[in-house]
Amino acid sequence: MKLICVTGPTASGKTALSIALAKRLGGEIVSCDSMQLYRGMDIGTAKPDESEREGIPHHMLDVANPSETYSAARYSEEASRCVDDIVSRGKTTIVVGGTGLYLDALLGNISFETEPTDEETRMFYQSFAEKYGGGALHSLLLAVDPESAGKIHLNDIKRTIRALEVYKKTGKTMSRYISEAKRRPPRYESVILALCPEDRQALYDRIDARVDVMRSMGLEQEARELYMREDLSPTALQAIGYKELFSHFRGEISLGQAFEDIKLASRRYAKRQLTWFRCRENINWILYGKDVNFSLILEKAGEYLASCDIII
RNA sequence: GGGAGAUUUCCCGAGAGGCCAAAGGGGGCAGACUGUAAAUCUGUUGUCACUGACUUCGGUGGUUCGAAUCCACCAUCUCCCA
Repeated sequence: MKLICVTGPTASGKTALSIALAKRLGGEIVSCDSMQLYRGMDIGTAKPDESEREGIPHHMLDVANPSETYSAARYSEEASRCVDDIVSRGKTTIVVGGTGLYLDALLGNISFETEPTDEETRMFYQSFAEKYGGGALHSLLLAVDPESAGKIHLNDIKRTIRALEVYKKTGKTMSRYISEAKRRPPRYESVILALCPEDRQALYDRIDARVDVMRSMGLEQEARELYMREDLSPTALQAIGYKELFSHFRGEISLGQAFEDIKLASRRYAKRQLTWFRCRENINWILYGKDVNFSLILEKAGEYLASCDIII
């Protein structure tokens, strides 16, 4: 049974479509969202609440405390366990979310056999970069893994460090891990549906409107509760909708400015998501105009699925 | 009514006679992405017949071989004394 994946930029309507599909297919949903998996981060991540879920079982939501660092590798492991469980029960799996890397990780296009991160090694290279510059760090990589070095920009210190770290810990180059992973077949067969308004401005308008809704739903209060904890992991701390409000709580910007920043960050995020998904060839795009109704989207989704022998 | 200052490319903002299509930042657009990915990084951003040409720096006119930069007047805005 193929996995049905529903993706697309933020605020494009993934949740609604996924639930409609799940209802029709008697399926279960596996979230593929790097922030919705945190407990206590509900409004700002647009996590569907109980009534929105309409009784459909959802997995990979609320699986980590905001104090925990999360990663694509961990997601790959935990989410695949959910999928296997659903499959073993003979149900259809619908993967929903906009975190492209996590989706690749789940579908098996990426290998995480590489060593986990090692803080000590990272600190070493980080301070090396600070002392001698990103260029010097990069040439370190060039010496051991020229292929990766060729693909990683000199200023991209994070990626340079990771590539160096992998080599130092395993003796094997990052580029070799990648090419090996590419040779393997994907872990799951899948059909990928991507939603997006065909007009960019319409997408941005949707995002702005949704942020306004989040505000009226009490995002500020939710963010304040997280702010009080003071133990947020670096991953949770990155979440759009929270970090801007934290900045306001610290007295750096006004409340109004914080919400403007949230809108802007969300729009920029949506654009990056589009860049990630646009170059993929196995994605079925469901583009819709400003006047769409949901049944039209559902109908289009049904057509794509039917071409893969999935009848909704 | 009198005095001081401002007006720059989508926005903020540098510029102070040629090296200015004009620094820098923001935003936009595009791209990359293998253990922080809602993160991180990169390119591009006046027009065109694009290694060159053309039109820009509130408006008009002037000085000069040459002006975003100097002068005059006009317009708008800010501030100060009334």
